[in-house]
Amino acid sequence: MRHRDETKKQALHKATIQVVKEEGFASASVNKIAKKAGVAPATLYIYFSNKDDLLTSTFMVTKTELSDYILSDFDSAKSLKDNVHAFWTRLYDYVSNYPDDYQYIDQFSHSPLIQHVDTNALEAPYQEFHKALSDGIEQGVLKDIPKPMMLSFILAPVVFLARSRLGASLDNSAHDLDQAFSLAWDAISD
Amino acid sequence: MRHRDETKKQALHKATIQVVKEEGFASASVNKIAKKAGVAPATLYIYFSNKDDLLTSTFMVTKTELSDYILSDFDSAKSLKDNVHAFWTRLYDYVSNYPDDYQYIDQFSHSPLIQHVDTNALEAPYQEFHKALSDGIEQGVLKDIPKPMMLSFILAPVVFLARSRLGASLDNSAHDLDQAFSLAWDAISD
Amino acid sequence: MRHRDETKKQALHKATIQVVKEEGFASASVNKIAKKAGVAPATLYIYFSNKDDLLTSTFMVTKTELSDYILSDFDSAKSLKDNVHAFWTRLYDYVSNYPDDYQYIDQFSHSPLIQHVDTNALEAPYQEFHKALSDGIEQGVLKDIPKPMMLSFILAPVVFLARSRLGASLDNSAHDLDQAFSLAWDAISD
Amino acid sequence: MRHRDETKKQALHKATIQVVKEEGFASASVNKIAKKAGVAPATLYIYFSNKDDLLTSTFMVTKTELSDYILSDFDSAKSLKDNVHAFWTRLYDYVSNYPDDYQYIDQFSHSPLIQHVDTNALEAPYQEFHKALSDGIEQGVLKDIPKPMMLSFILAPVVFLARSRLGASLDNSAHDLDQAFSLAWDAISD
DNA sequence: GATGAATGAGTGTTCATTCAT
DNA sequence: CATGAATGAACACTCATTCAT
Repeated sequence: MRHRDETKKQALHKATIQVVKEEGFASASVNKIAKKAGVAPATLYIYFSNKDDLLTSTFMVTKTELSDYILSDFDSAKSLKDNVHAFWTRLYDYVSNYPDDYQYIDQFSHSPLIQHVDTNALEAPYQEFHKALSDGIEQGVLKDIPKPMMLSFILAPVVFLARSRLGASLDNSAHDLDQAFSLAWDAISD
Repeated sequence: MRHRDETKKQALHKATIQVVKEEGFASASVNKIAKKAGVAPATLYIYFSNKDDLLTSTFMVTKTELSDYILSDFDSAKSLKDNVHAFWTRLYDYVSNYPDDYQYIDQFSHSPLIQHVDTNALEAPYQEFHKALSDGIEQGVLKDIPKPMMLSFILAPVVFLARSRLGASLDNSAHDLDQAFSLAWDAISD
Repeated sequence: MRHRDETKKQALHKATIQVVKEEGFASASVNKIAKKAGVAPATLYIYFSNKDDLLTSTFMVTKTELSDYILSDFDSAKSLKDNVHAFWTRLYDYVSNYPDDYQYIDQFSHSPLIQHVDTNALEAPYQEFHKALSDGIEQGVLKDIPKPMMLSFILAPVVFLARSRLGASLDNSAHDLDQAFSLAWDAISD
Repeated sequence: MRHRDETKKQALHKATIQVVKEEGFASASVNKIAKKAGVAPATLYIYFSNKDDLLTSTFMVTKTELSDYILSDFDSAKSLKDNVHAFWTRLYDYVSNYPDDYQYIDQFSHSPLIQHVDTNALEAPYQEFHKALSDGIEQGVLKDIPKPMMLSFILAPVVFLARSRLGASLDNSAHDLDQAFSLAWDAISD
């Protein structure tokens, strides 16, 4: 027998993201994805049980890559502000460097499929970071506001900027980014 | 194109939003939309040139309803903070009261179709509000930061909150909303 | 609009029987059926909700044609033996003259689909005939044996003969048929 | 073709019958059959040249098991009536005890594949029994009617009873069975 | 001998759109 | 103006079979 080719699974994940980028989530068909991955449509069903499984699996893998990327600079020895800054910067970098991957995560998150994934599992890697935020609140460094709201101030602006076409004009501008981070930090810090 | 029976066009717009809500953007077919609107599929093509036209038209109309709703309390005689507060509140109300309409705007905005709409035209109603912000910067009330970044701090949190399931826990909580607005205002004001 | 074409539904029924005859029940695909009926595969779904519906509907219609054909000579004024003889003869004629229709009924009856049809409804036309048999038992003309067993003696031989390739050698032989009927009648009559 | 591992071939035969029972003749795929037999789909092609070969081979083997079973009590020393009675009883037992096997024979016999099997070979085991019937005719014990017609009276009722759902009510009823045999015997005997 | 990976051809079904009325 | 019938193209998916190991 031929041995199962793990690269083929990866190729299908990448092809999925590519096709979704080019055709949109709604028009991404298994035929197009298979062709882009260089395999027969039927082969897809060896590695994934159906289209939803392919889309969901691609989401999980990509979302994990994202958290790995974002949290790689996290260091509990660093100050809270440094950690938040690193978090913020890495997120911006990811969205800038891997726009297709980020767009895929975004589109999947807004699709009905999101309701079938175990979101708790995907939140797990962020545990330490959440802990650091909680500590910050306890120590009076951060305002005592609901965590989701705090996160919305940290996350939303960078995503908004990176996503919008207007964001293009901010590319590579370290100053603007620092300014944005300052705004966010001022908003949440006491 | 002008047609006598404007009612039918509206029905199709509403049906589009309904079906997208129930089936998702990807699974919203013209047959289902027509049936939901109570007309024959062929009738749809009297009012719209094709499916894309229907979807885009629905987006434009809904987006205009949104701006009308949001800006209805704007009053150039009021203070800047009051206007921003009204803007913020009305947005939150819209997302809360018309979740289907907002979801449709959201989904359409993330689809490839968005590239074919004249975004300038949709921004027009916000002209006065933008002017007020510019004045605020000039008068030193607001920080001198790029407008999109400023808007991201105003808009993103409320959208984030309203959209996320976590947002559910904040429903009807005037205190939380005011707190969020304070955060946003603190972030952008000098 | 075009008016719904009832002949098209009939054409699909006939095409179904034809394809099942030529390719077998297992290999009868909607594509082949549609092509044989001279319509696009999609058209089939205007008249039938799915393949099972097409197959089942064809069965019901054909089975009704069969009972109409078989019972057309039934006359409650005639003697029981004459009625049974007419029943027997008509069945043999049907199987001989419409072998494809009969084969379709046969194949469908042996498929899993048969479990989803209301067999009671299909038995309704035979009510009078069953009544006559019951009367015959009461009057001592027929043996007092379970009705299904009695029917098996009436039906099975003619079906068996007509179906088997051996039956071919009996075609058109009025004498053999009469002989077979005599056997059956002797078996069930007192 | 001869192969070492006859066990595997048997397993595939049994699996074929099982899958046909569970899924129907039309939906019995080689993948399902292989899985049920506990072998890889490719292995199947070592023992059988293709799917038709597998189905046909399964038919031949099962049909031979049936004739072995039916004829096991045949004894040329016994009276004709006893032999016919044994034949009849064994058939009923087989259909009752091995409904899946019988159903498979039945379904295969009604499929187009039956046209490719050498039916003469399958009739061979019945030679002695046929001879006995012929002797019975010669000796005036049986009516002088075509053999297939005679067989139809012997076989058809038991099959009809055993197969129909009505037959269920006759289960385990020795009296009913004897009654049915008497009817058949009366029909064919002089 | 035995396997699971791989696939071209096919499955039943839905699609957006056009046509005749 | 409005319709339901009609369809070619596409859909997600399964098939029997072959291939490389």
